[in-house]
Amino acid sequence: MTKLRLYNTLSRAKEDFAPLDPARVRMYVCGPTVYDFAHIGNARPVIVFDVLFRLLRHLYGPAHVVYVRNVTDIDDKINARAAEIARGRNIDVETARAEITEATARQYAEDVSALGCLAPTHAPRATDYVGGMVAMIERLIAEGFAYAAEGHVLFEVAKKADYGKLAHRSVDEMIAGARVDVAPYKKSAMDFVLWKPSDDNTPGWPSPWGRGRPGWHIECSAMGEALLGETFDIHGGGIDLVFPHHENEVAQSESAHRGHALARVWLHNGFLNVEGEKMSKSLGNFVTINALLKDWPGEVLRFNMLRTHYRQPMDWTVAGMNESWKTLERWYAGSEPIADPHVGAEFLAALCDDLNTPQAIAELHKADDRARAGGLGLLGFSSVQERIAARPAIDAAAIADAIAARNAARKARDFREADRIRDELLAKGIALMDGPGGTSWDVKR
RNA sequence: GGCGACGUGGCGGAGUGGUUACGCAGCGGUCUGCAAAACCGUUUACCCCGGUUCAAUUCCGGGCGUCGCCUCCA
Repeated sequence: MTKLRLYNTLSRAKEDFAPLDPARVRMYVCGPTVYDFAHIGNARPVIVFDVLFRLLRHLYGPAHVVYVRNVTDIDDKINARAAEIARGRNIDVETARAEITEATARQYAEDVSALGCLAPTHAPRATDYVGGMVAMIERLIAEGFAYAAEGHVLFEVAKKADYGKLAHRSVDEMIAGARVDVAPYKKSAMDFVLWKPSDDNTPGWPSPWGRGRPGWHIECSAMGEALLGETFDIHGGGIDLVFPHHENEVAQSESAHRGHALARVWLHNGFLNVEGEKMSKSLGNFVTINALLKDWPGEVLRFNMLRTHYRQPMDWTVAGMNESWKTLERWYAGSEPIADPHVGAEFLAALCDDLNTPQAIAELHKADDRARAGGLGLLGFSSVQERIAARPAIDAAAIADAIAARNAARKARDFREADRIRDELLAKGIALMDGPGGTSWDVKR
């Protein structure tokens, strides 16, 4: 079996991947906060880790990989929107919160599925695990890692000697560089919230510290523990989550689990820009997956994403999308169904080298039809067979008639009429190709 | 201010201590009424300055530039 190597943020090096239990390879990826449409930047980790999920399934067997991608449905951005809606429609905030998160989560699942991503094994919602979060916080207090103050519960960073090991920074330098005001109830500037109080206009849950809501980081610790156990194999997410989110997850989980590691390998994908600029609502270049899917097939978006290595910064451009579409078109167009696709050794080796998808795609360019079909399948692209079957219904007989009429005109050297017929078909999205063996046609974008 | 990443030919984008990445575009050709497609061939590269080395785009040091995190943004 080809050996999988992954770049571990913890060690800052590529390491041989060896799961704790090959019969149950476990991966956790931070999922969406469901308050708005997911954007193109959100799509990157989803696609990247879907490829890893598929690769792990290929290497260890589909039944032996467990993939958890959570849904964050407790969040102050959600709360702000819920409060707004609750006021406008005169309903209570909890109802509004449930509505927003439900609708957004459904939309997210649809969008991501259109990108060719498999559903994760589990997609837990934070609201279903508040009990586990409270229990973990209680454990942290009992063990002396956390303290309650003014309705809040805080994690005391000073009690975790190796705090900062994931982000590779020391507590001292972080305090020195801190630019935020320190809340008065904190013992130290670096202490972070595990639980905070909710007022009447904010969703909340009962707890030993009064009605309140969990901090951001604790949800992943609790859900990971519930679904994957104390220690699992892979934890992934965007590079911007390394600090503070993942660092704090590590602190909480390890402290609650007698020092046992949370995850053995930490993977982080690089940031994505749009046409050379950081995506932001103020710049007006905020691109949602949903909007893109109206103009482009999801597979093109997926392919475009995989042309850049996942750890590299990526620039998303329309020019790149066109190039991606062109490549996929050529690979799909005119191909006969492949009866026995297989995954090439060089292709697999590239993928196993820290998910080097650009190299893997280069191998597909060199490959024959069988290896290309196999490789595309492993990367999560529909097979050529499916692609052909999924073509929109086209009146092939009418096209054949038109081709016959055009060829008659060509034979009569009435090229004006021949070109008119060709243009007419092109306007309907049908491109003609005159080859040595006659005229063939294909669907153009 | 602190920490970190990146800088490859017209564009996208891998990789390597010495030997073609790959794709797109361009150019030439085959084919063709013309086109398109396809196929064949082909030009352009490793941010700057030092150092190590027989040899550096690849290792080390410095500089410059772009970007990210430190602000619950993937």
